[in-house]
Amino acid sequence: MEDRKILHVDVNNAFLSWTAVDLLRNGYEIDIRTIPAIIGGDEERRSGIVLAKSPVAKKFGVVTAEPIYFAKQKCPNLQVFQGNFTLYRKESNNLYEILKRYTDKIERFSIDESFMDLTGYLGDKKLIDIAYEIKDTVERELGFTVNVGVSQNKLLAKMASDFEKPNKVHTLYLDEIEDKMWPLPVSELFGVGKKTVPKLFNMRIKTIGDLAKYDEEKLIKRFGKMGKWMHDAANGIDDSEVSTKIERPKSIGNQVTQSKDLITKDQVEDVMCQIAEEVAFRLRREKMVAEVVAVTLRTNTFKDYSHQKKIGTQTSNTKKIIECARSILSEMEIKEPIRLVGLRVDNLSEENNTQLSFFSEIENDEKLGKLDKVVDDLKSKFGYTSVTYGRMLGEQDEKYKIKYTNKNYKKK
DNA sequence: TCTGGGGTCCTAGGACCC
DNA sequence: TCTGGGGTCCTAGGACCC
Repeated sequence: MEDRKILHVDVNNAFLSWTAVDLLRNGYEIDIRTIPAIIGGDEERRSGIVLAKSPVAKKFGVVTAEPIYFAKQKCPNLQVFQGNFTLYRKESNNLYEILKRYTDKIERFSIDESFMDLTGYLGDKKLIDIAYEIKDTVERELGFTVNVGVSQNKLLAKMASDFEKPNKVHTLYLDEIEDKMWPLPVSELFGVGKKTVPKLFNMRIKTIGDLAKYDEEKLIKRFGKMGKWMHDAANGIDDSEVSTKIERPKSIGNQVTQSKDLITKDQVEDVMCQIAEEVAFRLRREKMVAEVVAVTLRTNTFKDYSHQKKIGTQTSNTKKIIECARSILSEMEIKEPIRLVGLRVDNLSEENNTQLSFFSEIENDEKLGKLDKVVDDLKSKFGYTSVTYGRMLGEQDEKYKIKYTNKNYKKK
C-alpha cells in the first residue's frame, strides 16, 4: 500500500472532442474544438443544457450543465451539436485498448475517465514517462487529447489530471499537496459539491488547505461519514483500490422531462407505463431481476417527489413492474403540473439465482416471461419501437397501447 | 432568462421485533 | 398505569458524480 503507482486518464472535453474527431473524419472542414461550440441536448424537448464546451466557448463564460439559452446569450456565435452516445462508447473503448497495453489493472470510472494501477508493471520505466507515452499515443492514434494525473493514490491522481488542460501530464505526490492542492478553493476537491461549499464557508473553510487543517472531530460531528472522508481527502489520504471487477448495476431507471407539463394523473400514468416498459426491457437485457420499484415526479417548480414499493417477488416482468408502479402512483398526489416522470427498479440480483417468493405463482411467471421474451426479440430485430408490450397484452390492458415515438432510441 | 439523464451512497425517522 | 434498549428493515429525500 505504501508506494503505489497510480494514473488517472481523463479525456479533454470528451463529448466535444469525440464529435470533433468524428466530423473531421467525415470530411467536415472545421475542427469544432477551435470555434465557439458545445454539445447540447434538445431545446425543444426542454432538455437543452450544455453537455460539453469548446475552450473558446469556455472563454465566453459558457459552463457545463447550464441551459443552452444562457450559453447563447453569453456567446452569440455558439454552434450547437447533438451528442452521439454510440460514438462516445466506441471512442471510450478505443482509449481503453491503448491503456490495456500497459496494465490489466484498469478501472473505468466513467465513459471518459480511467484509473490505472501500474505498481509492479513498470520494470525499470518511470511512472511519469509512461504517463507521457500514454498521452502522446492517444493523441497520435486516436486524434483526441487526454490529461494524465500521476500519484500514489486515486484521489490525488484524479486531482492532478484536473490541473491545467488540455493535453498535459501533472504529478501530485503527497509531498506536493501543500504547494499544489492546498491553495485551491475547497469546491475543487472531488466530493465537495455546491451544497457543501456554503456550509464550509460558514466554518471559515475556504481552501482545501483550510479543510485539511480543520479539526477532524468537528468535521465528523457536522458532516458524519462525509466529514471524515473530506478531511482525509484534503490531506491526500485515500486507500481505495483500483477496482478491475466489472460492476453489475444496482439499479436501473429512466427519467424523461416532458415537452409539456402533465396535468392529470392519467397523463402521468401513460408516460410512466411507457418508461416502465423500457426499464423492464433494459433489466432483462442485463439478465437481472428487481425487488423494488420507485417512481419519481418533478413538478414544474422543480420539486422532486419519490415513492417506492416492494414488488413482493423478484421479477423482470413488464406487467408486474407496471402493476407495482401503478399502485405506487395511486398513492401519490398530483397537486402541481408535472415536468418529469421517472421510474427505476432497485434491489437487483442476477436472474439465475432468483429466490422464489413463498407464494410465487411460478406457472404464471413462466407465461409472462415467455411473452416478454417474444416482445424483446422483436424489439431487438426490428427496433425498440416496433412493438410494445401493451399491444400484446390484450383487452384488459387496452389502456397501455402506447404510442412510443422516441426517435432517439434506435437499436442497431 | 430556465434549469438532462444516468447512477451511487448516505441519513433520518418510523415500524416492528425481542 | 408507563416503562428500556438494541437491532433490522423500510421509505423518502438529499448530495454528489460524470
